[in-house]
Amino acid sequence: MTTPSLDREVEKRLHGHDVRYTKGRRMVVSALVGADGPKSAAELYAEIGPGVPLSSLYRTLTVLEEAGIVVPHLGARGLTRYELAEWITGHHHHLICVQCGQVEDVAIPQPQEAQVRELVEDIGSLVAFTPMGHALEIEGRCAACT
Amino acid sequence: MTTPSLDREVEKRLHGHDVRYTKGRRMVVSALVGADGPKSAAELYAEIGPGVPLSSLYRTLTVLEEAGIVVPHLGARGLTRYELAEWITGHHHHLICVQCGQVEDVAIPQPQEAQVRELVEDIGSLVAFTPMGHALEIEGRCAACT
DNA sequence: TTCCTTGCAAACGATTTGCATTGGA
DNA sequence: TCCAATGCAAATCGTTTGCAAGGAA
Repeated sequence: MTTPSLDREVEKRLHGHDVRYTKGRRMVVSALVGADGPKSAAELYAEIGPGVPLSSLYRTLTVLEEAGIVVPHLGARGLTRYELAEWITGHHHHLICVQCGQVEDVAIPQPQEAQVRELVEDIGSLVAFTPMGHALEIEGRCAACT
Repeated sequence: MTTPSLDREVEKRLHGHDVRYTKGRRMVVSALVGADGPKSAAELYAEIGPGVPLSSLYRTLTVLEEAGIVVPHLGARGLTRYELAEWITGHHHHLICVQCGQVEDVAIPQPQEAQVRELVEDIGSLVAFTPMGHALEIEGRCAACT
């Protein structure tokens, strides 16, 4: 589920952080590439299997986050899910099901995205705060839970 | 830090859920009224003091959430912060400091808010998802961390 | 009296870490 | 060779819960 070019880029980033792109880490990246939204360590463990124990998954996710390859997303009941950073997936937002907790990525049309970006900049200039990023989190019911 | 009218409304809601508006619960509501953003159980405990033990704080927050008086906000490292529901505070968004983790409320001008609301509706009609609410989370650096 | 509420301590679940072992450049 | 990476188990940390005591209607 990984493309060679992405793999090379990830490897380069990891090398820049003096860490190796090992088999276990490749499996995690690959699982995230195939995902349609953020995944928790437990979800990845279920998908990848016991070949990569939970503690290694957590360590891998930490390393990937430090290298800017994945980004955490905080979910209900203290669950942290990770997804590939936006330089890989492209900028997007989240649909969060209030019933089952699943999170799905959604990209919004360019003009609207520009609106949002502008809005965020405006807010930053009004208050003492320097915006660096934004996320529109939409809560509701997913197709399966309707 | 609480107004009599708010207190009465809260009491009414709690009664509707067959729970009492006790001293401990009043202290939590009062602390939240005086807050400028979501607060975690630990933060409330630090402010209110050991008069209300952590376990009671958690129970109180759960009760208040079920009664629609507070709403959870998920923060880094599995921390859940609570704030008063929007029928009390008014609709608003969050400024999240990437450095210190503090969350601050911010309201955006009505026309822009309408834009966002419309955008969310549009997305809902494009994908199989029924939007019920939205939150624009703006990450950046707060005044103290700049 | 009758439930709701509280406090304490024990239990939980997600995540982190110590340490000895393995593995890649 | 040498240091990063791994696996396991134990430890942490925020949060939840069982249970007996306290309190309001």
